[in-house]
Amino acid sequence: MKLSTKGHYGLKAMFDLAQHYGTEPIPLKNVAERQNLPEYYLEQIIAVLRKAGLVRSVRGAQGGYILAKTPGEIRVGDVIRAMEGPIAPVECVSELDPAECDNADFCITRTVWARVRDSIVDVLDSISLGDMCREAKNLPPVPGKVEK
Amino acid sequence: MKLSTKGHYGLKAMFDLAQHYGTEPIPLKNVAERQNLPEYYLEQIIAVLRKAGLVRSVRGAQGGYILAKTPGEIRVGDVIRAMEGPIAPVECVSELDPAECDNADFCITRTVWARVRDSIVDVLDSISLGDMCREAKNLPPVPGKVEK
DNA sequence: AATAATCCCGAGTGTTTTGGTCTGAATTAT
DNA sequence: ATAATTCAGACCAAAACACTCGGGATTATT
Repeated sequence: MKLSTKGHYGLKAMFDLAQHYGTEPIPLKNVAERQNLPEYYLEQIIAVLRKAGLVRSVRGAQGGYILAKTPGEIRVGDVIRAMEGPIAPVECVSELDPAECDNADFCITRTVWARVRDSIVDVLDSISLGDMCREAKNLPPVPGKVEK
Repeated sequence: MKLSTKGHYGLKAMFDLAQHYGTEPIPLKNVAERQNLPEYYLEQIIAVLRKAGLVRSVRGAQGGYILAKTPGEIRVGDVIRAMEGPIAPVECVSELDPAECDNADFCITRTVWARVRDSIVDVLDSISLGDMCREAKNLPPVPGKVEK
């Protein structure tokens, strides 16, 4: 039941972009530093996000990435689906192409997984990047880390 | 966000045993046939379940496996935890040993994953094998394939 | 025009996980 | 004794994972 780093890092990156939404394009290097992600790897990840239409890129010096929509319009689920494909704990209850269960038990197990899938989807689609930014502001000033 | 076949098959096997609870020990071969699972592989899987104390084995001819508790006392979550380890979409929100997030953002992303984890746990722990058996009985006798 | 900062694309790579198979031994009902 | 089982473990191929890297294209700045 693990997410791959793609989804994990992808969300971190999107969150970072959301926190800087409305300013200039953010170079990937900055995102990588702030979020503590391997830069070269992040390049691959952002490419997927771009192809999914979630971010726009600006090439050349002073270039970088910006969200393609407002933070409020991008749901966590959108990011995860882009990075990991349709949400599905098991193939046979995939959001899109539910691979057919071969004969056998008429899959009571399947209904279990469908419920799990739905509960995941509910959470992921109920949270936007905007929500995350808002929550970030309400966070108490973390100990061991001085603000400037 | 995928379950491995271990969890998937493991639950199918446990469900099969639940449906035969209260009779003689069920040989693995039967389970494999009914649930359409690779027999040798299933051997590995059931070994994990046994070590987790979820099934008991009876060796020798006419041997097999039986649930270690009543179907009503075994939750789906117990099976999945046995097969897949602590439930956690990402390490840093693992049910047991939450690996520490390295510095950086004070992980708003993390709170997202915690919510996902909780919603998964809620579902998995709210369903017992007994529930599944009950549901199985209410199911129409299923013809070849209907739907849509 | 030159430079430097960026994005872009795709190939390459070592490690781990997955999803099994198989052999052979131990146990036990018949 | 035989056959049906569980049990332990070795073995394996293929895929996925998590990167790394090289080289090109684009563009702001000087």
